[in-house]
Amino acid sequence: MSQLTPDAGPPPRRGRGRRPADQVRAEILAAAGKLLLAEGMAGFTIEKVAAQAGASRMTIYKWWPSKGALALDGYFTVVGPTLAFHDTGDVVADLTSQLVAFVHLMNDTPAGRVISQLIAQAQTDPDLAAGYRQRYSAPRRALAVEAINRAVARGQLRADIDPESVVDQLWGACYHRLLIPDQPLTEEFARTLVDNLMRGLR
Amino acid sequence: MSQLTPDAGPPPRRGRGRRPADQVRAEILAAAGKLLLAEGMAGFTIEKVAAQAGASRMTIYKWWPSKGALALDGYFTVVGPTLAFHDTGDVVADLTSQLVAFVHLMNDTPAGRVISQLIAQAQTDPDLAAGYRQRYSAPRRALAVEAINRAVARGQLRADIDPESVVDQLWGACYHRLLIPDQPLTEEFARTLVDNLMRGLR
DNA sequence: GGTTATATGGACACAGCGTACACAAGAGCT
DNA sequence: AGCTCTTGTGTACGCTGTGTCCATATAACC
Repeated sequence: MSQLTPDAGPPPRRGRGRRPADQVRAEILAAAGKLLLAEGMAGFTIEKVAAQAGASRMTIYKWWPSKGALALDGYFTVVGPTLAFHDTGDVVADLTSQLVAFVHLMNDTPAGRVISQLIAQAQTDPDLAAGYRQRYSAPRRALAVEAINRAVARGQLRADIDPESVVDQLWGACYHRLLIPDQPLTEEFARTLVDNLMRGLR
Repeated sequence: MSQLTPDAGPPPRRGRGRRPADQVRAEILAAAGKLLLAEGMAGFTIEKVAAQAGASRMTIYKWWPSKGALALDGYFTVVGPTLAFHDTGDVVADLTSQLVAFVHLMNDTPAGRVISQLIAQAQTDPDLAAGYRQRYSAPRRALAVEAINRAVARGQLRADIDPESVVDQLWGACYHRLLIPDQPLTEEFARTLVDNLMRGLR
């Protein structure tokens, strides 16, 4: 059950009584993550998670306050935080590589679909919104802001810039193309974003 | 109970047979828009729309393929396109005023909530996604791109910039703060966005 | 006028949520 | 060991909303 193999044999049906709490919890989270990656938020239902984990719905309701909370927990148990900002001393290189990696994550892995649907769900689920900000977006923002501040300290960027706004103009622009795909989200786009800001438009 | 706004009297309950198609259609759209603004996508259900419009669900199912399509139509009948890009000859002023107006629309009217929830719904509703892009985001993008191109023609901006990417760095950044409110979406933020791009970060 | 198109009320099955209750079996204590 | 507490399990219920089907009544068209 701990494996992610595609077959993923449904856990053998147990009898009635109690099973070790940690084991059940782990199986539920694994099932939630797997289901999320496989079907996205659309097909993500408490009933399916319970069925795939071989657990009862009651158990899930007892531990997670909302569907969103379960989805978020499930996502992190499968994907993990995946943070870390390389610092080579060159802001442009660091921002670009980080942004390009982000674009690839969104385009070439199921993470993109899941993230966009988590954000979608968060629009009507305050619990999920809070959890998402606290556990995902805020830490990532903080890392980017730190990197920018280091560059300011090194004199590579103006001292009077607002780092937060820069984050929105880099990652926010990518999220925009992820969520409203009028235009494609490409590696070239990511590089252009950094270039636009660095050189200015004039 | 039956409604929140004093005007637009509750459609008097009709008898059984047929009513003028246009009239019913108009009442459904009005009810859909009103409900959307009042409760957001969360409380937006076919049943409620039908009840408020004094129509039957069957009628709605016959005319609109999905809930998203109805919501989009309802939104436009109430809000309207609201486009138009002033062209004063000064790019900075034009982009800034347009962006500031957008921020106010998102913050100070119900439109912000509705838009964010329409985008959310579009993540799992391909029909709605297509409609949203076609009828809302694409036209607005086009106007902004035109404005930027005019500025390039005037020599106010570099000729080798990618206008589309600029749009994402201005409006996309705002959408980012709208959808993932780690940081506030303020008028000052809007001005900073333009400034960052114009002056460059160095 | 007669005919056709279509809006209506009502019914149905179905899915998913959220809750309640009684029971069984692990966990931990004495 | 025995005992109790905790907690997962099966099952059942009511609720909301969806999507589809009728038969009927009436406007719109010829």
